[in-house]
Amino acid sequence: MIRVVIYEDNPQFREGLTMLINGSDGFSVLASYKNCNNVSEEIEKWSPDVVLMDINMPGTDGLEGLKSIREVDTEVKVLMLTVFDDNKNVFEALRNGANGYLLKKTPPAKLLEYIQDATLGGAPMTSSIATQVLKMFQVIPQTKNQDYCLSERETQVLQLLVDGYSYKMISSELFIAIDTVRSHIKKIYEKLHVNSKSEAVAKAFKDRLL
Amino acid sequence: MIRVVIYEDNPQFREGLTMLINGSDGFSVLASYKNCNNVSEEIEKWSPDVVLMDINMPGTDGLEGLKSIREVDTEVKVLMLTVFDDNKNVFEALRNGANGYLLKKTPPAKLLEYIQDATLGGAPMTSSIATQVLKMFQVIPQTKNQDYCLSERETQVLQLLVDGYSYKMISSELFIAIDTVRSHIKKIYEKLHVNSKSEAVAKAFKDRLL
DNA sequence: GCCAATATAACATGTTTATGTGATTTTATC
DNA sequence: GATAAAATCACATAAACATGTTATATTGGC
Repeated sequence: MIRVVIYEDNPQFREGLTMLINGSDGFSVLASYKNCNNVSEEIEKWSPDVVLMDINMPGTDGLEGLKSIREVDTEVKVLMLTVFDDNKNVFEALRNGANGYLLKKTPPAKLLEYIQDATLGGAPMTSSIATQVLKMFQVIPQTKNQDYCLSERETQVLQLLVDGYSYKMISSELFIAIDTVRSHIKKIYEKLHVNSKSEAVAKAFKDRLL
Repeated sequence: MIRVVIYEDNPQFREGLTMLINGSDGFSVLASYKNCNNVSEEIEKWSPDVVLMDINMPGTDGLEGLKSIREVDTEVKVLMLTVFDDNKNVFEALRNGANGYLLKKTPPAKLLEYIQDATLGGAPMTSSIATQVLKMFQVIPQTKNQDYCLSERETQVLQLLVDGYSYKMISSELFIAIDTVRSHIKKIYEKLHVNSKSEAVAKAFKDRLL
């Protein structure tokens, strides 16, 4: 028996969900609430297998609710429900440990399938959400391996610069003269096309050189 | 009619896929190859709707193949096939514009459904893959909004430091005296607990202050 | 053996930064 | 209307940095 708790402010939709789930073999609704104001206590009280969580609710919204749940229970599967796939919310929800993300227009049969999927360790999401998620990945770090051909020693020195070392500190760290440090750094600047320590540091971060 | 090209080194599996797809209404296999060595030309020749791409292949592997495809065709839907869900490969594939990621053990009926889903703009992935993807999100940037309470002006100055401006350049950029720039920067250092320009820049990147 | 790249080092000079101390004006808050 | 925080500016000094030039030893590749 999969035990479900529902958070949804719209009474019609809440009732509809409850009837659907209670009317299906192997599913049961423990409780349903119209907001997340006391979500922590409620989750601890019921210990459900799955939570259906609407994103847009008055008072404490679904995202806040999710965070509160994760503070008291990292095991319960939380499926976010939303009317449309708002990029920002999707990202925030997934980052905060949502187990799935569904559009409200998901057909009843699919919804039950998704709930079951979640209890089995899956990450159900409607196809439009999955597409969003993929797009986020493509924006992420382009590993632009612009190779500036830094030598091993130069990379080492740059690393120390990034870590906030002064020339003097680098020289004693690497057991070389401070003038040698200068030489290396001059070369590094040439290769990176910069002419100050902080620019080099910035470039190291931007281009993920280390 | 959904037109498919297959890349798969195992002859049995390749034949099996071909027969499955050709034997289904609305699907047809244009060609199948055992490696990605000439993937660019082949994709340009056939212009398929969907590519099924095995990850592990001798010679040019599926990830390289994917990259090559994306250089000549950004529209074709590419579904990656793999025996098991290797975290690193999943990430790399999605980052390089894969449209979905399926385990080879996906049942035939599901596979056809997924192919169709891809052509409709969906991002089909088996549930175990989706779980992986979600886990990646949870590792990502904790938006650790460690608030150092920088004032508006201080943030502005820090931004310019990060952009490689010298004190002199900042003063003329903001129409203030260089001594004022000093004052701001001194305050910034106090708030960030650093005592050099490059440390401030590094911290700005690390803590995503800008 | 020669060449190019790298790692090492010294010396000189001017610029930029870091730090301290102090002061005035504006703005927001109680 | 007192208070606190922020923004502005000045002067001074020492430390750190940027740049140029030059030189030697080592290493790997042709």
